[in-house]
Amino acid sequence: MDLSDRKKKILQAIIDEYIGTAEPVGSRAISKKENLGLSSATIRNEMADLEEMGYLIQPHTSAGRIPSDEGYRFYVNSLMRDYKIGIDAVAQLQSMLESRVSLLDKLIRYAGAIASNLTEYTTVISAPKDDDSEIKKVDVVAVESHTVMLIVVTRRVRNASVNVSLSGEGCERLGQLINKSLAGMKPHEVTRDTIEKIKDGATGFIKDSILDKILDCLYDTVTADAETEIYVTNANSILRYPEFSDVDKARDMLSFLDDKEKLKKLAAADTGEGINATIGKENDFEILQDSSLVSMNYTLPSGGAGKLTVIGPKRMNYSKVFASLDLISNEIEKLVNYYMNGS
Amino acid sequence: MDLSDRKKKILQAIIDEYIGTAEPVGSRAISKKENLGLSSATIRNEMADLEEMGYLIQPHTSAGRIPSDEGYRFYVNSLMRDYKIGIDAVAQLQSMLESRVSLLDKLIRYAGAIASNLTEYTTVISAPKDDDSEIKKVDVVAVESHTVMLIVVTRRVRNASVNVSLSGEGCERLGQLINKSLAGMKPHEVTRDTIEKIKDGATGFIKDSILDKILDCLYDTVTADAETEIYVTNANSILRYPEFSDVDKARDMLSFLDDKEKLKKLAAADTGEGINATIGKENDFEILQDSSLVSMNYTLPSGGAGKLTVIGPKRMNYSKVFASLDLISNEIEKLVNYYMNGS
DNA sequence: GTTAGCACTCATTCCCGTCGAGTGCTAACA
DNA sequence: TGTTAGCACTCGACGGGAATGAGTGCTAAC
Repeated sequence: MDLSDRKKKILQAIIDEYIGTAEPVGSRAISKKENLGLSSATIRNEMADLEEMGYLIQPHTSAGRIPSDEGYRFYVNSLMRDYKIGIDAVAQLQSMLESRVSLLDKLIRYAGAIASNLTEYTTVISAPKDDDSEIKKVDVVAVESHTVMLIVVTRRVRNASVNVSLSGEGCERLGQLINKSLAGMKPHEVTRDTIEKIKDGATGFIKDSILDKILDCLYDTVTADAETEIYVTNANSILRYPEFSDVDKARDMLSFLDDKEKLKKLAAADTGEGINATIGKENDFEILQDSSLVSMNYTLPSGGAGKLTVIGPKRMNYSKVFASLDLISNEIEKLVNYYMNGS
Repeated sequence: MDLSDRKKKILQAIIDEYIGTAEPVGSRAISKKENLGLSSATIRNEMADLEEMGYLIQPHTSAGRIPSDEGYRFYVNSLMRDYKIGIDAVAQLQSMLESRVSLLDKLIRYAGAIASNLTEYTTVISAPKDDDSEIKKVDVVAVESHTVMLIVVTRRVRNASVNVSLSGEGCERLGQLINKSLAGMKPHEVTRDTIEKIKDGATGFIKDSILDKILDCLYDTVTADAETEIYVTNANSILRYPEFSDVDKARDMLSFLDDKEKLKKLAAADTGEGINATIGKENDFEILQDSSLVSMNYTLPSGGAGKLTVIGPKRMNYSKVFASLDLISNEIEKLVNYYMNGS
């Protein structure tokens, strides 16, 4: 890392330029940016050095230079300028957040949309599992004739339905029984035994066959591994970048962004504290080798944890993305504290 | 419509061929399909006639012909062969449906996915509004400290949350009051007055400011115009077709498929009874001028209505799509009847 | 250490000839 | 009268240079 100040400035200028244009950057272009009063020949020498050191790549002999993964890495670590988010955007963000007096779960989903709005890149956000939040209530409601709906309230609301007939009164009584057993438990603590006990209590006033169906469904609903939810916003934005002007590449990426399983793995990856970038080959997924991610882990006061990830081309506007995530995390933290503590 | 049998056969052969290849079809290709023992010269004469009549288009002098919108229309109305859906696909569909013992609402969403699976095109399905289904139950549950969740059960489950503190007991009592007033009403019948009456009953045991917040939220949730839900499946499939090898076109189409407002208009358009195609310029939306839709309206026994639409290139496999929708509609009708009547 | 100058490289663009698929027309045939 | 063989013609696709120009590396002079 023994880069002279001049080399740093040149590298920075090259990457800044390349982020804007996606075209290889030539020595003349840099020399004309004048702030450093050097001729193109001098810049060329420095560029040759930077290439030798691994920070730049020359696509072919007579082309300019583009940053290597290492170049971007150095840029993100040491060179990136501070990005000032417009006061308008901040105000907009705040008003968006205020208008959404809502459940944490919805807030999270919304945060992904906001991040995408601010950065103009695709975002992926994972909502925490909720098997750590206790069961507040279970409802049994007869809806259409022949259908009974089960509603399990934890931090979220899950619902399922069973196709049996049960009177309103039957629902009521069964609901009370279920609540007596389950309320206060955490979903993963519920076992077959717990359910069996409910059955014992209910046998008598509900036909066994019906009871079985309902309780089976209840068990499934409660224990269905409270999946990490994944929300993707603005996936189509990738089509704006020349990196994806090839339809096949675009399709591959969009398929990836549709694949919840892969995205869960992505969200589960360790990206350390705070806001961090993973650049090109640093990514585990083959398909992300030419892209970069900027990820931010978050934890809710209630204990859940998740991750917000911005996905873009390697030449993404890192400083803007970092600043945006920082802003969002601050604003939301304020909001969450306000809701939790009332101040 | 005074097309000779021979012209019909030729037109049919051309469209069948073009649907498979997306390349202009030449006279020789058709003549070699031998079933009609004609030379390419004769075919050429017929093709020239068909072009003059408006059923075919010649992209340029020395190219073959492609079908015009009118050509497709004639094909769909009179020429299309019956498509036999593989027995495997039928079995698969049935097992998929069986394994999803579930709420109608989910079933609808699922139907869209199945249609997309069978046809390999993008599908858009609209779920009926539910403001015609009565309120079965309203729940008031304290979840996190400082958050009260409202759950309104109609045919669907809607939920919202308010950031106030209310004891479990308070929730319970308020819930009972609300249910006494709202249960059995239809969402659109609920007025400010209805809510005011609840308030009168509850004043006393809940602080006014808290009560106001909760009831405001309740009113919003109940009357929020029970939106027509729209589900899009397999939007990325368009990227498979040469019609969308241009990234800009693909992006425009994907944006369209992301735009719920436009899709609602699409779902609201009148497409008549049963299964119908709208081809190219027959579509109202600019962006669909080079695509075709096949739409099927459905009504639920409970009264709600919606539409399942398959979107693909104009040269889509109409017969397969028609057959698929027909199959789905039959299977689901069976299923719905079974659930409603128990047989 | 910096820079001007110059030869060199190589992707891009454009031109142009060739190829071939496919047509329309005409004349001959059944 | 309908069908077909034959032929000239059209025009997009493909491929090989030539010209262009952006950008480089190297050298020599400052």
